[in-house]
Amino acid sequence: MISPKQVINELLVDVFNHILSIEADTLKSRGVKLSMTEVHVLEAIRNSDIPIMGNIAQRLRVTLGTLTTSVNVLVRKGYVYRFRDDQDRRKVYIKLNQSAHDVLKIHDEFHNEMIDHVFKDLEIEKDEVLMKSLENVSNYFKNRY
Amino acid sequence: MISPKQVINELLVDVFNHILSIEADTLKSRGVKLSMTEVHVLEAIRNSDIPIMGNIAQRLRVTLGTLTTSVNVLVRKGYVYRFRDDQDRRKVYIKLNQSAHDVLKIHDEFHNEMIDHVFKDLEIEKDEVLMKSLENVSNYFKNRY
DNA sequence: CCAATTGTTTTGAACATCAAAATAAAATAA
DNA sequence: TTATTTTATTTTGATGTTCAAAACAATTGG
Repeated sequence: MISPKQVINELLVDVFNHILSIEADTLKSRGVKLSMTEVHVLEAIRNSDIPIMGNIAQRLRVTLGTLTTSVNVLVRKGYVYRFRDDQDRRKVYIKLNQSAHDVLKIHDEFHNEMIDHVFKDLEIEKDEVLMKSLENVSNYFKNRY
Repeated sequence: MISPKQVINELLVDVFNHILSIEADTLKSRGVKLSMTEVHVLEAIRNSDIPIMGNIAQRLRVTLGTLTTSVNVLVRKGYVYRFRDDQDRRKVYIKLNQSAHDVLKIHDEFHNEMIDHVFKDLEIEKDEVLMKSLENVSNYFKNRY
């Protein structure tokens, strides 16, 4: 007999293991030539309040060296560009070009579709419980840092 | 104003993005010398009903070539061993050694701890809603294949 | 101005991954 | 039974991802 805890764990693990490959398939089928890593770099740039290298690397949980190589490729491919802060010339800002925004739009649509499907059959009044659950998940991970 | 849908998406994305690095830290702090990829290969071997190369690769969603190189390393490190099926000599079975089971025990403990924390503050009678939600997530991904 | 701090890039190496070609055994068709 | 096709896996060659440590560069605090 399998416990509810085991069921939940397996579901979570399955989702964690599969979501990236499905996301990759979705982007490929829509003609996006970037890897998931590259798309996630673009996403992190967009979602950073102050999109300098250090902030973006921290958000992605990779070293700055790793991010530098990623950004080099994205600059070469024309998705982003760098510029230095005039006040503090150590800081390098990364900005998205239109092509990056186009890719992120497709990425966003994937996530919207995903969430819509997930919640299609759930009654609205129960969402509060789910939100609480997800908050617990999120807090658990935050507290481990 | 941010919508509940956006909140949920961000939480999910955060969890997906962070869980692997936390898992890696946990294993490292417990003295495990394997990468997360290698641990997940061990997990896929253990969880395959018939642990032959093709089944394991499918479960991991990687090509057979990728799996072959992973298994080569795991054999060299002494975590698994190969043997051919006597009936159908095309088939290669992968079996775990004790050291692999030891690593997976640590891995399992991480997941158990994670689930425990997540559900610590949730009342039992609401679990049904969460289970339904997770089932929806899982079904959504299954139906896309 | 000197030392310490902060921010980033470069370098060198290892790991992860794929597509396509090669190998090998089993199943099927002629 | 031999030839062909299908199934299962490995090898090969290339690219992508990542890190730690060293190097570089600008700012800040005594």
